[in-house]
Amino acid sequence: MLRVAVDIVLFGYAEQQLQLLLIRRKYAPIAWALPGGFVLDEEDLDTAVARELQEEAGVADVYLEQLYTFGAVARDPRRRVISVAYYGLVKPEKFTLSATTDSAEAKWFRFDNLPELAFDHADIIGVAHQRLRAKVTYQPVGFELLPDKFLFSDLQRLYETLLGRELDRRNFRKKILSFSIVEETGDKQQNVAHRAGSLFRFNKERYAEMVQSGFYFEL
Amino acid sequence: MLRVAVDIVLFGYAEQQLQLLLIRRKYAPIAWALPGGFVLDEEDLDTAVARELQEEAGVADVYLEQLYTFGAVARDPRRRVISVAYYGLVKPEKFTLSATTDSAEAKWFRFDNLPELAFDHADIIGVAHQRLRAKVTYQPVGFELLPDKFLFSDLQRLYETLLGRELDRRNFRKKILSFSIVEETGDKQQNVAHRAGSLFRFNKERYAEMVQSGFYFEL
DNA sequence: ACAAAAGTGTTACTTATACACCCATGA
DNA sequence: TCATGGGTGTATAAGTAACACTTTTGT
Repeated sequence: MLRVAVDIVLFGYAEQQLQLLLIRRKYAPIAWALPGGFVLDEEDLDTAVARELQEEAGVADVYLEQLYTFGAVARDPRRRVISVAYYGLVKPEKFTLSATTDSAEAKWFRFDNLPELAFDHADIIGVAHQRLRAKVTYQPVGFELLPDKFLFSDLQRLYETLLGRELDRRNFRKKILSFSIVEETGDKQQNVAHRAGSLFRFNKERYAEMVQSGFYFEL
Repeated sequence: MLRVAVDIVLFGYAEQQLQLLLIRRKYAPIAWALPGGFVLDEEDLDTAVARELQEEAGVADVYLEQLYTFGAVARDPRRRVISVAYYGLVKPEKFTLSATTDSAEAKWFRFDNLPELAFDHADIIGVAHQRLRAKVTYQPVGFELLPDKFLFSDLQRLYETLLGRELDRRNFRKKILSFSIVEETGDKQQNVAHRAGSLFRFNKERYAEMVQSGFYFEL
């Protein structure tokens, strides 16, 4: 009998690297996998996603978007499962991961160093990564990934990581400032063996506008 | 019990208007609806889409992309159905519609004059239309919608229809020609009460490259 | 004094926009 | 000859891309 599941690709950014949340499955196949699980008969897809993320990793209150639905007959060799995949961006430091119902463990992995994955989860992650890279060029991304206060160079490194190429410091600063989505907090970096950088924050109102209206970022 | 369906939003372009394919349902609720139906237990999503399009409208060999998965509990009031929606673009004159298994009738409607629709199909169409409009700005669209030979003004009218605003004739021509995706056939329009326009065709190879690499069209 | 990252402007080039007149044809 | 849509170029504005030196701070 055909069943429907959700799977969640949750990206984080820490140690200047893109990170991905995975869980260790308790039941066969015992392997690392995306958090997710079956959709209940009387539950919306969004609800199922939130519930599974809570149950399997102890993560709540995350903004997720639907990614794609994976429905190949053989994607789960045991029985037919159609999976609706979601993806989202978070600041890993905001969450304390906890293993619970169906997972032995939940853990952040560096995106460039993922373990073997169950089912077709590697494919799902590939699609999510592609989507994230596309999103970066037409919507501001960062608010969800960076801490409240950050250096301009942090933001630039994030973009460089996501886009996979280097950006010119002056042009990057000009472009971002021209959108008025970040503003100086007035604070500076402390105890560094070089000139202290200014700490910035996102302007939430402006940021929300930009997310809505689109953006066209190409550096 | 939870079931999975596919629904197909098929756009056409005829009489200088955007068109949409709908079917008249044979069973309750008797109403106009998107072609689509349940996914069989041993059938990929793509296969289900192709089968339903053939069964309900007699349409085959169409390129479709997955749009979004609609999973609200109450979207079908009778039982839980999660629907994976697809959308595509075709030239209506290439198909002869036929009613078959589950549909009393299949018919093209002008997009700006759609009937009442079953279930949440109006929502699905809304999402598809939004997606189509977005696609137009970053990928060439037209090959799928226009006949083999067409006037430059046909192409412009198509874009104007899709984007919902007027475009400058000279700038439009310059831009499109700069991509080398269309070329002159050498033929001209016949029997018109004004200067005959040149007929163009798409350069398929170049077009395929453009679809791949992206495009950024903004007039 | 040196190492390390922060901060800052200008110029050249490319791309987008705005705009108006003549041409060919059939009725 | 008139009505209709086809065809064409240029000037200006805006945006993007390339590029290097000085500042601050801790060791």
